[in-house]
Amino acid sequence: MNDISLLAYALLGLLQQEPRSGYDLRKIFASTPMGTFSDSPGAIYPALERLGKRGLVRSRIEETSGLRRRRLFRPTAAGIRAFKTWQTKTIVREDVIHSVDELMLRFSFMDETGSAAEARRFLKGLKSELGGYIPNLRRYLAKNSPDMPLSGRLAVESGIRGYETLFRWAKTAMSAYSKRKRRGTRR
Amino acid sequence: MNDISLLAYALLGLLQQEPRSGYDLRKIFASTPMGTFSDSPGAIYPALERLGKRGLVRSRIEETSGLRRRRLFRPTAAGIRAFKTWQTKTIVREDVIHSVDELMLRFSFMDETGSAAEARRFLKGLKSELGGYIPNLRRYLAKNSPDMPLSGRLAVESGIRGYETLFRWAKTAMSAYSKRKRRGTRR
DNA sequence: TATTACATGTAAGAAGTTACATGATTAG
DNA sequence: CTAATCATGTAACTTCTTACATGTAATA
Repeated sequence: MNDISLLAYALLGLLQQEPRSGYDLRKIFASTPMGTFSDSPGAIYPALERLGKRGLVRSRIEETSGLRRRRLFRPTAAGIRAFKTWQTKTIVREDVIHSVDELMLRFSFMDETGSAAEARRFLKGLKSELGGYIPNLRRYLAKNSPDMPLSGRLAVESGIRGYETLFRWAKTAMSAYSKRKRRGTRR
Repeated sequence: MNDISLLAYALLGLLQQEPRSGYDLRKIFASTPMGTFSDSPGAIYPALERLGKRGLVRSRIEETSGLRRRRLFRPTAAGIRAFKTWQTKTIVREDVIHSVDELMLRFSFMDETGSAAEARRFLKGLKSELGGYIPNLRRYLAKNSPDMPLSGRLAVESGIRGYETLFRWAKTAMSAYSKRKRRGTRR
């Protein structure tokens, strides 16, 4: 009942940056690294409609333009709350196994909708879960290697290396936040 | 009409290793790194049913067991053909942007259902597409960095590092196949 | 005797895909 | 005049999720 799709959270995050139309959002998905999301109108317009029905966004028709009417969306207070709740959830093992994309989406909006302390808490949690999970994968591979074909072993190795890279990234990200804190700068 | 879901391809690949029941397949998804797929009965049994209707797998009831009856599935000739066609498709830019998981699934069965030459061809294609795409991402980040918040920059950086890791993996995988070729060994 | 593991399935609903439909304005 | 870009939407279909339903055998 109260579950919101990943796409819907992405929309909610982007709308917190500035009010945008469905078309604006489609363009972002079509032309930036956020392009992991679908830019199809059949995904975006119904998703905005649903967010509206749940009271998480509201919209008004922009009238100034000479082109066809644009409908500009912005999050409501409830929408901002829902986003924040999602963004600051505790990271669990399940997240690193099945939802790394979701974790990165949460993090990518951290500066705009959260505090530096929340970013650091997020990175700490991520490091902790990865630190617990990676050895499991290594153990699995060591144990089952003899029975696996080369391609299977390599595929698992690829997954592990991806997690290791993420772990190292979390460390550098953490130190970037520490540096910023010491210098007291923004951006 | 003739599109087959990723889950269905995973099932088809596993059934080529040996005949298995729906429950066997669920256990694999529940307890191995293939666990990125859902182990829910509501996903697997209907998927097997669909594969059956399309003539890609056939099943028979195993009678020897004392437990509740098991239905064992195995791919048909058409199923093996469909899998192979999918597995050896040319890798395009779109694949590295939206379907890295699918690429790894294709590769993971390469030794069992394809030849070493196909594995090498796959890795060559992957390297080539990544080699073309990664600089795009780097350029995007360099250009847009000034306007992005720290968390946004770091999120993009994480994605790039993931692709770079995959690129390095493809090189080591390639050399693993070269080594095996020289030695003439298997496994 | 109660729980766990084995084992297969269905039903309702959510959300995405592809394809289609519509319409205005500007650039060539 | 034609194509491209801006802009919003709908409909049919597919597939997955969650939850329920059923039943057997072994184990604690």
